[in-house]
Amino acid sequence: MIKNTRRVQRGEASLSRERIIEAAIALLDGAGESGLTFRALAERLATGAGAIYYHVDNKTDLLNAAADAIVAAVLPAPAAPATGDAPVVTAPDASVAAAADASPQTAVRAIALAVFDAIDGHPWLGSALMQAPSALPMVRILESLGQQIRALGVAESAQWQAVSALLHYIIGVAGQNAANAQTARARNAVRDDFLGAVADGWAQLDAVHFPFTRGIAARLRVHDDRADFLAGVDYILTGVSTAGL
Amino acid sequence: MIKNTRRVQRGEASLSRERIIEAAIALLDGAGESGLTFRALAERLATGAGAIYYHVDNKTDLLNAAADAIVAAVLPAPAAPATGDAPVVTAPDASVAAAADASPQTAVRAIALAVFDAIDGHPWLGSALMQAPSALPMVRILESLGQQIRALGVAESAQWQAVSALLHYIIGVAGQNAANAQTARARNAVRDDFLGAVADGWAQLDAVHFPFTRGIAARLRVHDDRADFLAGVDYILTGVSTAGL
DNA sequence: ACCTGAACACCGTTCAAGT
DNA sequence: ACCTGAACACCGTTCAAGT
Repeated sequence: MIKNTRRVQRGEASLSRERIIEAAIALLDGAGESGLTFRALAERLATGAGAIYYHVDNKTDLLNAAADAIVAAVLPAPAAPATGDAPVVTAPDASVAAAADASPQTAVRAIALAVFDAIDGHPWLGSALMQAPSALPMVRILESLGQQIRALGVAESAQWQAVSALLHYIIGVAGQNAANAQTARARNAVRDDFLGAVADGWAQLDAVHFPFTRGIAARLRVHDDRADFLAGVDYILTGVSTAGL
Repeated sequence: MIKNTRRVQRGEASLSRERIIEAAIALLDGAGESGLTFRALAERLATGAGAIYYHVDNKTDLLNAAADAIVAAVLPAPAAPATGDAPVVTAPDASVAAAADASPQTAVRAIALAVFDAIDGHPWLGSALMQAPSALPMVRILESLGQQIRALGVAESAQWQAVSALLHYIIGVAGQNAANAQTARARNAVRDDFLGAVADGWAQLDAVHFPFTRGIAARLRVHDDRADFLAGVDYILTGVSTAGL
């Protein structure tokens, strides 16, 4: 009687950090932030919960690794992969890399949009980046932006503030869009319907205390997240150029 | 034999939404985001966990109410308190209200700093605002900023994008500083020591792939969060003025 | 109407025991 | 070296039962 040891089967590799990260991303994409559980992960990987800890420090480590896999795939690698567990996800398209010979402003916009779109596709990434402002994925974005800010000719003494403002803005928008997506998901609503409901709430606010919010409610209903996001990037780029060169 | 019913004692009012929010803030300030627990809350209020649910929908509701109490106290009320549960916290100082007769730019900076300082004092507020981008506390900030953007003379068609960029930036920085504070707390380190460790890590990065980040590490060690934050606000204000008037 | 507190259905993490 | 899976110490939330 032939007994297959479970671990070595056709194609299915044994448990590894890489396979765990892959499964974590699948869980996060499929069921949102709350879908990532060591028990769900163990079931999907056909192993015990404890085994995962042999390859991963803890949940924070796992979430950071998942985030880094996405960010590394989406940003132009500075030259070559910097860490061992980078290419779990295949790069969707090389649009950012293609912008290498464009103006620094164009390149900054491309980086910003790459991050924005990545989070649009993986809302959990927004909270992950927000929670770990110093981890490797953030450093990747910082580095990409920084190289362009240098190319822009910003004085060295102003580079930190310029990059810092861009980075905080990009991650800030990302985090809030992620939160919106998460809230919409929790209510089993589509994002647009959810924002429509928010707009309804704003329109009904007290006219004496909230005149501006009431007036702007209609715009919330028809706004374009991506365009608004880019407008903010351009505000900052304009401000940086005016102040810093 | 005299038996005191526990509920009505000298000064100690019976359980109410207001007392619950007050206790929640104390817990959050004292022990961070993870310190807010229905069991800890019940103990502090000398009641059962279930009783709290009689006055509060769930944990999200409670967190939003706590956040709103702080934000409402810190921002200039548009005219008069808009909700019932506003003044749980007494306003620390009326610096923002005093800026009413200054220029719109100055007023925007004052609002931004008020939010920044509130989150500096209550790091959990950053994540709370980030998690609930449509709740009342955010609307308060939106309204305050919006009124100043109007006063600035921004064309109506551009007002949404201008306010949206400012709001996202302010809350984004807030959220990330909150995350830094939380991480530092989790490691039992002071914020500055934590950032110092991050800077050390940056300085040791691979020079080929991370030239910018390596170069900027020294600045991270000596930077001033508040000044950097304000620089970002000014970038956006400059951009808005250049593009929108 | 308001409160009690046990119970339910989960978590992340650890660890003795196996192979 | 790597994996198992029960156990531990928690969570938020519910709900029958009390006053």
